[in-house]
Amino acid sequence: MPIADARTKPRWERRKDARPQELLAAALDLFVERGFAATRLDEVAALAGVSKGTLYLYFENKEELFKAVVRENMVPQLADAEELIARFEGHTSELLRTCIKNWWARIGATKLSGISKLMIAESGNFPDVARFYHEEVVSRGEALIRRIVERGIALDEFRPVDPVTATRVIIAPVLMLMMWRHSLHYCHLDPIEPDAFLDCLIDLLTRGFETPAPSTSLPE
Amino acid sequence: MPIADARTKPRWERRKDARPQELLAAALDLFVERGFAATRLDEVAALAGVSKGTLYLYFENKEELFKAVVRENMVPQLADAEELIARFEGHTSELLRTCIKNWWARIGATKLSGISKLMIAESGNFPDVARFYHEEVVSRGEALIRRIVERGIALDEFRPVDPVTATRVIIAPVLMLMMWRHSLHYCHLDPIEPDAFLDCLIDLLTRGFETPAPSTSLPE
Amino acid sequence: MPIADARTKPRWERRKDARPQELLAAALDLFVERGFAATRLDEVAALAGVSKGTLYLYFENKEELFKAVVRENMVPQLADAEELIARFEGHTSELLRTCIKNWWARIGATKLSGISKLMIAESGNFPDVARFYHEEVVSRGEALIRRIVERGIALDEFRPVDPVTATRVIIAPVLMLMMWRHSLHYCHLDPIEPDAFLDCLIDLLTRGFETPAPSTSLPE
Amino acid sequence: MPIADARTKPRWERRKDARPQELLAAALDLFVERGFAATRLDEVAALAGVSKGTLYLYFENKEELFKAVVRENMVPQLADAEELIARFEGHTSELLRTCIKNWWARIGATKLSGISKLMIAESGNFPDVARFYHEEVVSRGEALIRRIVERGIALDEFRPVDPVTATRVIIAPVLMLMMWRHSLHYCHLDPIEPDAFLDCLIDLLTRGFETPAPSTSLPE
DNA sequence: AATGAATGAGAATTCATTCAT
DNA sequence: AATGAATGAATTCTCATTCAT
Repeated sequence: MPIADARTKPRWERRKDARPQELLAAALDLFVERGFAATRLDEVAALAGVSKGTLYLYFENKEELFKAVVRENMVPQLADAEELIARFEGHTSELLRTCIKNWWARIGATKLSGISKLMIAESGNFPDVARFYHEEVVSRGEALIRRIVERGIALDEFRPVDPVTATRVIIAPVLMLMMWRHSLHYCHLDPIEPDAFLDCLIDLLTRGFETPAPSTSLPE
Repeated sequence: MPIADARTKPRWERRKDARPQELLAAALDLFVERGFAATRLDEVAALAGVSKGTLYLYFENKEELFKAVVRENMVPQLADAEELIARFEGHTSELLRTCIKNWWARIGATKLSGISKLMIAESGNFPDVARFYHEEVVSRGEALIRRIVERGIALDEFRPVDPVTATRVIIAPVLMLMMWRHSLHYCHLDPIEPDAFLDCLIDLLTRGFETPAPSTSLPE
Repeated sequence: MPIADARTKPRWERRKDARPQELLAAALDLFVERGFAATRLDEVAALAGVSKGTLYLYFENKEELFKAVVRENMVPQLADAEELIARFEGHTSELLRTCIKNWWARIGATKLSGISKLMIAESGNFPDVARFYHEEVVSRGEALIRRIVERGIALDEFRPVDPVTATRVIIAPVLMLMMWRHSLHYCHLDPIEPDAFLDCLIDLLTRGFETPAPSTSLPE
Repeated sequence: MPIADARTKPRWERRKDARPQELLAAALDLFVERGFAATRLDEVAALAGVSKGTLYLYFENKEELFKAVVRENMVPQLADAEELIARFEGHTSELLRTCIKNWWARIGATKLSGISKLMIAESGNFPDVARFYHEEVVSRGEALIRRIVERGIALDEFRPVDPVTATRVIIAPVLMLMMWRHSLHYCHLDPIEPDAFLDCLIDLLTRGFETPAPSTSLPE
């Protein structure tokens, strides 16, 4: 665990504006890796290159830091996706592929994916944060995908399926892929290739949702 | 100090053998709900109906308890599945369906599903347990499913896909469903129905893997 | 500050019943001498001959310990005094003398006098304890003395004075004497002699409250 | 960075000299209300309207601030009283009344009364300040009152009493009245009226010290 | 085997003090 | 002179672990 003591700087440095972000980034890393309880604030501070006390200038206590980590890293991406869906023209399979790929590029492949792991691991300990997360992220995210499924069905590009359930079946493997990224023990032998995984998934979804070729019965 | 041969004890006192199991069960519940660090041994003992000291008669320390929890709850189911696959006759889609359903019935729907969440959450803190878990469970589990996929391809019942990747795409949603069971915040509105989820998933996999209908080219 | 490490005992000793009292006694000493904030729980524990952690088996936190110290040491003495007043027969001056002497013997001269100093010093920091103390001790104590004054007036043994104010004038010097006992810096030269102080006070009160000799002016 | 000669500053900026006084006043308020340890320098600075750092321009550290608070608020009044006593002509009871009333008007009713409470509360933590305070204030104050008592006895206006003890009996209730002013919890119902208290006290002292009417035995 | 009082190392949190600006 | 961000020593509080009974 290399603690970045990148300081040949003066004993301290005045940079009130950058600090919170640096601390949040450090906290995200450690919370994701170790969980809430096992993360020591000393380490967060050290990783951010400040002293323990400094942390308390910006966050009232450990729990507030945790909440801030969740809060700060969540919202922005959803709006873009919502817009994309609204504007998209083309086959719904294509839309689904684009969305999944975007999701991965913008969240799954970044540190933000850690938040998901964090919420799965800690939701039992922080019911209010969990509720908040569910409302602001999970619900909106599900609605997003559900709209795609509904569009597919409406345009007769997808078989008629239960959109709520189908949505979750779509989401689950992507989420799981995000979680795996933070379960390092998997890296041995045969590491998971996100792109291969997603291509396979998308392929599966495309075929699985496509309307049965009507031509088969036509010839007669 | 009454000297008592254990075999002469009345029935209600022969808890000796049951104790470790009760403790492991209690520990599983709490570790899954709260994580390793946030679980207090007081509570584990209380939930098992014994005193804190008693715990140390059976487990050297907290970490050993954790390892025991993982160890005790993993192995047994895999052998059955391995045998099922070896013996199965019929369409591979049917085999896949059976296996997934069994998996859910025997693991996903039980407390054992908590182990998966636990390993995802704590693998960073217990690399050796993670490695052990990976070897004993993950690898064997993946191999199991992979054999099905390979069988499907070999029998020309499945499209030719990369078995390793396809395996993970199959596993991921089931695992995620297991995790969700332990993230209570989901329970609001619209709870996830495991059976509907799995049926939808199996349907998708069946269609997604099925060999392209050769009939389409027949008419000529 | 000799910390009584009177332990040639085993590493610890099981005596659940005595512990709270020992801890309260130690806490009283230190709170009185240093005040709430300046008292360290380590020291309280050390003075009671136990470890820091043991304190928390009996008191939830520092503030609860403080409250317990105040609560435990106050109430019992008042009941006795109330009864004495009710039964007393004789001149009210004599009753007043007896009460003051008793007060000193049972409280002023003991460790309990420290509570008064404590409440004066800390009432600003613990409004709720202050309120509690006021209701349970101050009010009852004032009522006690006031009843004496009223009796004196009723029996024409005391001049008619405002009982409420007179009561406080009686109480104040005794309280102050109690406070001085805990302001060690006074001990230099000329230490205060509680008995001489109280005798002088009682003498003063006796003469000051006595009904003016009516005979002097009558003869003419 | 505008370079400004302090002497060219507009009137409202020449706070330089006032600063220490403002800080001392703020510190007095908080030390009295909360005690030394529970007073945070942040709050002192905030109450004085400056930043924490500024405090250190005027006082080396918290303890020096405390000492300065005590030092600055003690001395001045005693000289006047000493002179008053030297010059006074009239009955000693009158002198005593005047002195007590002055004492209250000039000290008891002002913030200075807080110093007494502070010294009672903190003398254990600051033995040297206590000694200093004792020598400069307590001793001189006692001497002052003692001189009155001695004058009364010498002029045959007071009964012969032990002047040292009598002095303390006089002082104690006034001091206690000062302390009560800073123990807010008393304010409920029935607040103490300083003037009524002092009148009652003075009345008591006057009668209590007066020489027994020699006339009683004269009638013949 | 079981208990639970006692321990003490370790983590969170506070706040007097410093010092670059 | 004034500021206030940064520091870290000191203190409260927690909880895994021990061990006499």
